[in-house]
Amino acid sequence: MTLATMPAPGERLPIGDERAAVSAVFSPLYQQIKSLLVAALERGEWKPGEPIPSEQDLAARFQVSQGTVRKAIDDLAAENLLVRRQGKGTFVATHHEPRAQHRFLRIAPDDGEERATTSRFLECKRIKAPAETVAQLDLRAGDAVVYVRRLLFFGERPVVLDDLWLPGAAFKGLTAERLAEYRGPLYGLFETEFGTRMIRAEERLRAVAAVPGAAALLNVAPGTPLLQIERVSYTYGDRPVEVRRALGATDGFHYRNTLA
Amino acid sequence: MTLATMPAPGERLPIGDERAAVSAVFSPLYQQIKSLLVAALERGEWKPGEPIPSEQDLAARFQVSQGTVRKAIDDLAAENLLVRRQGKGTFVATHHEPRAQHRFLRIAPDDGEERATTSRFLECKRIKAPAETVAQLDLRAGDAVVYVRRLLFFGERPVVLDDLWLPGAAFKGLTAERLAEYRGPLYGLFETEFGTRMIRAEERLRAVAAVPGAAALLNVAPGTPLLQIERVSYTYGDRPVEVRRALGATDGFHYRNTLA
DNA sequence: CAGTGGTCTAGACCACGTG
DNA sequence: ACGTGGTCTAGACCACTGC
Repeated sequence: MTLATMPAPGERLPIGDERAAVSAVFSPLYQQIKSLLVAALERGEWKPGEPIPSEQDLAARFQVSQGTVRKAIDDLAAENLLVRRQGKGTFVATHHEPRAQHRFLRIAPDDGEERATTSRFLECKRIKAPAETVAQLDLRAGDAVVYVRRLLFFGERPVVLDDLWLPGAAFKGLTAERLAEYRGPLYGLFETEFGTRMIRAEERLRAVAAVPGAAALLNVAPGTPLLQIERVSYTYGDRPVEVRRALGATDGFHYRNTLA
Repeated sequence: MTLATMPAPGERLPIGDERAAVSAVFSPLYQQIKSLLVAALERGEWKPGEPIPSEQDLAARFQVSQGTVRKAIDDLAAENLLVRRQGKGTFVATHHEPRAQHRFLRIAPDDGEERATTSRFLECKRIKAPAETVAQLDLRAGDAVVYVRRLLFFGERPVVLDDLWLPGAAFKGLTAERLAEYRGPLYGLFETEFGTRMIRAEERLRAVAAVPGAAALLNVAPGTPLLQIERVSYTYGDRPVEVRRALGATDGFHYRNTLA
């Protein structure tokens, strides 16, 4: 029986009580199961890329029918926290997949050609969080943040200049060396090395004139219109974990979006 | 029995054959039901804002279980073609709801205050479709399109200059007078008066410098960076029904987007 | 072949809106 | 009280994956 073999780590209560502990809250069963699954994801019971237990096992663990577990997982798959693979199982979503990158990197070349993107990191330092960032990241005045500046290339062409502010506590070991060595998407690094999984972001886009510094890096004339993207990223429980400001050159490139 | 009372208009076959007609195609039952529902929506069997038959009635009509109909409707609700309302029924989505407007008007004031938006129509004429538009709207060379130019105000402030190209055939009676009289979202007009329901759009965003004409209308200096939004809208079956190019002033306003 | 998610069914009961 | 969608269950069978 899988029941006895799968106690939730950190849960001292027998299985039956894992459910009893939340069933006092009035809400549909499958939503309670959803919360339990998110909590398990959050505490790292299953790591990004790994499979979660089968629907049958989870049904046994939570003492509900398989159909109820299925509905909970359906929701989480729709929210991109989990990925179903027929015949194989259900997996924790990860940023180390082309699929996730496509969702969060919205700048693309006009001709639609796939181009290799590479990062050049220009700066990485710990600073006292600016007042605005304190508010956006739910920090306390005086808290530290890690500030990163990077230039994103499509092929040989510099296209996006990113400035990032990350909570100092969660990103303690993030250094310029670490960034320079790393290959792959930044969110993949955050997820693997810092246990911080970004799942959602809110953006505000504007057109702005290039200031001299940015213009030089992006290889455009000062004053050139650039696409400015202000992003706040969130992890489980809608906790903000990153503030990012991007400046993108949009001659030959564009920001793609689907309204549905 | 509702079976006999609900023949699909335009379907001469008895009910059983409505399903048999498609069941030759191999695909899950609920997807076939989905297609049948979309086809019914497309031919206007139920109009925007109206309720569709209950799940029980549809199950009887298509000779499947209620659970299968439910799954088909779940999908269509997720795609925003239908709207479920507990206790009341399931309704055909319409652009005459604040909800739909929020989905397709992504420019918003920075302070988050709700502001009344009004349109001023500057132009409306039939022209021969430009070559690019021919391709985007799947027309034939020489086909006519209706060209519309309008200025969108937030309160007293002109914020977005829109240029629209619509297929001439479907929008035959669209005139400047018609537009001037109308109150409400453009897509609402298209849906109600021209039987063309927009359900999805693809956009490409860029930063561009304001040309003198646009600058004057938007009350900014020539050369000011503007947000340019190129949109192609689609109706049922992914048929393109509108090309739109917007130029937005982004001082005090922004384009909001959620990545999830 | 066994195990996984995917589909389909049938039936019970609940929550909500309306008369 | 009735009809709607919403939840939950139980069980059967299918489709895909990997051993």
